[in-house]
Amino acid sequence: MSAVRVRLPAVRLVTWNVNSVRARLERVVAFCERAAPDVLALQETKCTAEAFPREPLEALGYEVAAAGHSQWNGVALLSRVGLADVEEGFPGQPAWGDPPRTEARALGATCGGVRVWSLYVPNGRTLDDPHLAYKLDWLARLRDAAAAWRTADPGAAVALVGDWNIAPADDDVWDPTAFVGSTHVSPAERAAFAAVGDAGYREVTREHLPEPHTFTYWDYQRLRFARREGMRIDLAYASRALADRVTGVRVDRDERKGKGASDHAPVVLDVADA
DNA sequence: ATGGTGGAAAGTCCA
Repeated sequence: MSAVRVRLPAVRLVTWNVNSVRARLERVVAFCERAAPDVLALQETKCTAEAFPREPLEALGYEVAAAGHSQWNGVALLSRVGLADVEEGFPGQPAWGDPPRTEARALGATCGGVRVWSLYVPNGRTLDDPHLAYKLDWLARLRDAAAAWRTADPGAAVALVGDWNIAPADDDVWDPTAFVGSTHVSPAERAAFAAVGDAGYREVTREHLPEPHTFTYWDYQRLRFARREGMRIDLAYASRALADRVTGVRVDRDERKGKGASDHAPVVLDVADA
């Protein structure tokens, strides 16, 4: 007699700021065929849930959950290992705008035993813009929610993936002197990012890709990609139980090449079964 | 050179 034990499947989890899923649909389909993600967390889909192009992705075997507005933001989760308990927004997520509303920047679902959150952290714009205060508050509230998830189930596999709009270290930008006085690198933003880790998560892209100048984003302007002038801002926090199962991470730089690319590359995480 | 590119209620805003 052996005890019944539920095995968790291996999962290939990808996060990608796609910068409009409709403008990029052919690339998304091709990427899914090429990279074979089990779970694909998208950010900046730039469309409503109704306008989200479900059919071509469902035809590839994915279940689809999407949240969005007509024009900006927007997050989605595609999964072929189950998509349960979909949650729009995290508990305590701050609102923005006039009138204030909770933006489509966070979408959670349980996929293959992993609680996955597709996150699009507010940009911040400039250091003196109210949007930066919103960004810091958003991250502080996310930290609180993430801490509560760990407390509720310390052994849970939780992934907080997406576009964090923060370069945590100076080596995460091509030239720190070019960013003096800018957002994405300020001590306040970096502290807010680190605080999420302190709530019980490990940033697994850096664990597996420690090389300086491992970038995930390159501005469209000024030939930034060709000049290899990018930023590492697409990151993945994993709870300990999940982080211990990550066997590899890669940035799909090829996806940034050619006509019609997003300005972000997909980040691919391989998670072993358990 | 205050430029450049790209995507979205179509006129600007956002990144």
